[in-house]
Amino acid sequence: MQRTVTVIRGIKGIKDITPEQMPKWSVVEQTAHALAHSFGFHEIRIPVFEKTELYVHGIGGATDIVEKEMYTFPDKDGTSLTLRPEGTAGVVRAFIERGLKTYQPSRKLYYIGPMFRHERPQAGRLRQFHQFGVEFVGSVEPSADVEVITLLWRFFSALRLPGLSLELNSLGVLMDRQTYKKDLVAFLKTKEDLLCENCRRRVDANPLRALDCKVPRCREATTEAPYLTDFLSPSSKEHFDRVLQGLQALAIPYSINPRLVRGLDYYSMTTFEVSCSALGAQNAIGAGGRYDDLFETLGGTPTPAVGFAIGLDRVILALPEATLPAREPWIFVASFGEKGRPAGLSLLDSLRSKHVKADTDYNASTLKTLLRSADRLGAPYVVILGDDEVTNNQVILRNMATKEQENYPLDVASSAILSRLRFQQTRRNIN
RNA sequence: GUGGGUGUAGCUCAGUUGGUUAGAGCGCCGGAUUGUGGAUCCGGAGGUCGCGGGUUCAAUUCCCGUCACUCACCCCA
Repeated sequence: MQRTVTVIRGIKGIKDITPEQMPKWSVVEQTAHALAHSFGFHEIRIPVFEKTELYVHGIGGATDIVEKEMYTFPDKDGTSLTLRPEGTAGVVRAFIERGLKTYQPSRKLYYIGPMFRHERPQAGRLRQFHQFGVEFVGSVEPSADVEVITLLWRFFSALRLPGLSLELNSLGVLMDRQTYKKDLVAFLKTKEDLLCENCRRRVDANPLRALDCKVPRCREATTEAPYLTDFLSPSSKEHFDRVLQGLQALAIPYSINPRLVRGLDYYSMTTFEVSCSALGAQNAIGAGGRYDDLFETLGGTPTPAVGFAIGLDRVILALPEATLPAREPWIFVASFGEKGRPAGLSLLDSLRSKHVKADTDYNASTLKTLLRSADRLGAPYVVILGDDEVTNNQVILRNMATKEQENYPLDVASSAILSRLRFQQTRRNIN
């Protein structure tokens, strides 16, 4: 018989998170939840797909994301739908749809979930990736910017990520950018023959991006380009200064990068990005900024807001082993024989009902194979329960590391084991 | 979308100027040890050499194509 069915593989750039990787994800997600809560943010779960127009209008039609990276498909009735490439547009849509006023307590929202972009995969870049993002809605105060950036920074600190740096810039308000753009374009035109092909196109399409180009010759050509920060209106400038002061007061280290330009159209005023030197080329690990015009763009009443998004897959890549918590103790039940087996099954159930993690291996039937299973599963304790034990109304509790064994009466075994584990636990905590 | 690298056992990789039954380590299964795991020793199973075509008496090896994985560019988290 020849096997003709081909194995169905997963989709390119879309990965499983295996049980081995889950402890890291749990730590990261729990940290996100706990920290967001402590800052007064409320979780929101928005759909993973929306009408395509939401992203086109929200993110900007000329951005790479909208132009070539979206998973877009027609619904049965022809409506164009898109898997969300980022979270902010969806949150803002939900916010507007529900009405800001009746949504009072949740002016500070956060989300965790998968995003989708059709890019060529590489280290730290997937087609389905995961973001933790927050949106602080309804405040123009620089303190709101500071709070969001603080949360961003504290999140990475809590996870002890190495090699972090925070960069800030201010894009000013639309007016500032318009006057600046004129100057910048004029400057770029004088250097046009020095720029790369890409940047030459950018001069007209999106001149700000030319400053962000990584081609060395372009960097050189634009070293004397006018700085956007010099074109900020007095109020924009003051806002930025107060953000910087706020960060200094909280001892959050940053540097100002006048070339920092975000890839989404909706940003204004403060923008920021955290990169991690422990990663490869894709080292932007979290970024965000203010987007005071987005609500209006999406048909809502003008509402200021500031937020960030963190790439959790990249966080996982940079996460040091030391951040993982100690494993909880648990019991492997090694029961065998005609009488031992059923006694073991009820002991398993009894332990579990007392919230003691307990497991066994139904495929192993001899003490030898059971112990080997326990060893492979990394069980710290094994309960040995054979026919002899049942006859004598006892169980053996074996410490796998020390090989010490203790006997307990079978009929009270689960509670005896529970208190034994508690004793071990508290002793460990004291030490 | 563009470029580079790599596809040989479950995993990490060797592989002879192209030549008979393609190897190692780790892992897995069994035994030494029929109520005590890890260690040691002994034995065993497991491979369309990514796929398709070409050159050749002969291809894992050379050529072409293709697919997959991967890194980088672009861009982004």
